[in-house]
Amino acid sequence: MGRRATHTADELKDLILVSARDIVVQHGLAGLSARTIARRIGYSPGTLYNVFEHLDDLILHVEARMLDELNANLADVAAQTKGAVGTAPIRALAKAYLAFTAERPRLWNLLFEHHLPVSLAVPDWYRDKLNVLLGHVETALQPAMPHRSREDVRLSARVLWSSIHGISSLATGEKLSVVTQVSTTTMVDDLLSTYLGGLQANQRIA
Amino acid sequence: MGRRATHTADELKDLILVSARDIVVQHGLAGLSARTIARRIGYSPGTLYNVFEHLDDLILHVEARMLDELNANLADVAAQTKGAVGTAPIRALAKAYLAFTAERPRLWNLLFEHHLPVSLAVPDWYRDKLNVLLGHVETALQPAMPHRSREDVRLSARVLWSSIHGISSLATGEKLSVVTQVSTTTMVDDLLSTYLGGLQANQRIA
DNA sequence: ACCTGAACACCGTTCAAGT
DNA sequence: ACCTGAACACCGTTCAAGT
Repeated sequence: MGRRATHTADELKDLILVSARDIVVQHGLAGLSARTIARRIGYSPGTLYNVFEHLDDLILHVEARMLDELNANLADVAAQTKGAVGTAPIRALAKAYLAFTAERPRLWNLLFEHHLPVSLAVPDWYRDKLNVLLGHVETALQPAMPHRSREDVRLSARVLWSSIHGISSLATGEKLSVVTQVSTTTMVDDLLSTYLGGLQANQRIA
Repeated sequence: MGRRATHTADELKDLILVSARDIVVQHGLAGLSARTIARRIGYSPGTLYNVFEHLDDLILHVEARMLDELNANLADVAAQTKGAVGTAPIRALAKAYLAFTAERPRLWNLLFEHHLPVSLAVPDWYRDKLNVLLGHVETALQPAMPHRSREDVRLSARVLWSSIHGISSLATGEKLSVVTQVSTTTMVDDLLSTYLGGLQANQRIA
């Protein structure tokens, strides 16, 4: 056996990540294995371990590409609502966010279904991408709470992001759909309207 | 080989569910397998399939016992706050709920980490337990929104439950803890205060 | 009737051996 | 230098064979 040189190192890496992504889009995390990826790209399973440390590392890179794509989307929305006041920016952001996650639910769920073994640390480059995402939420939320501290905005951004994640994750997890007969959109709309209404009301008191 | 009769059918079922629960409490879903359960109880893996249809069925029963325990807890809280007005009941319920989930986080996460294959339907007895849980939330939320329709209460109960799930699931999932440096309690308090404040504010307008 | 344990078709990961 | 494929230690599940 031995070398092939039909693909450069970069091409091979891309080939692996693209086909891993395709498998998740089609069959979810459950359908993904080192062997299914290898079969799809016509290499042996061992080859994956020349490019990635282990399967968790590979999956983290699939997630990274998706986060980059989402962050680019959100940056566009942020640019369009720049300078707007009130709740318009955060509402526009939530809409774009939900559209993105609804488009490929299985791929999006990868973010939450995939758990690192406790022995593995989360890489810094991964944390950075999540922080960029949260930064977009903070920026969009700022005009909705003009008289609040930066800390308050940070907290609200995290509460809203987690809550929206909870809603969409229960909606896509078939087992708990008993809880979510109403659509994700309706629930997120209610959350945003009521939470943002609460921010305004509490502000009036202060 | 052959029969043993050291345990009755019911004893064996209980033995299996208790040790499966213990494994999840200690090592999470990742540590659970038909073989680890079998080793722990001193039976062969095949025996599990005399008692449960498959591993997913077994896991569903572990979740069921946990939901029963939680529902009993929440029923107690409901009894104590019966007749109270305003936001006291829902706040008491949220507190009890969080205390329960914080006590055995890995076991609680089982509810959300475990996904049935698409080919399997969720059993009715499982849906029922989730509906009981949601019923407790609705009952506790009712006094906080006295002038709203039953449908509004249903929606708000689902939004709050999903949101709290999102917060606690991101907190326990190590990969995303970048988002949740603040404690679960702080985030849930903020969610409740702001959302309930929003309910009151919107009500004033109507 | 109940339980075993071998068997089947899978995993992730490693690494000596080949080109 | 790169890739293979066999090997190892695991899976879930089935079922003939035993008591």
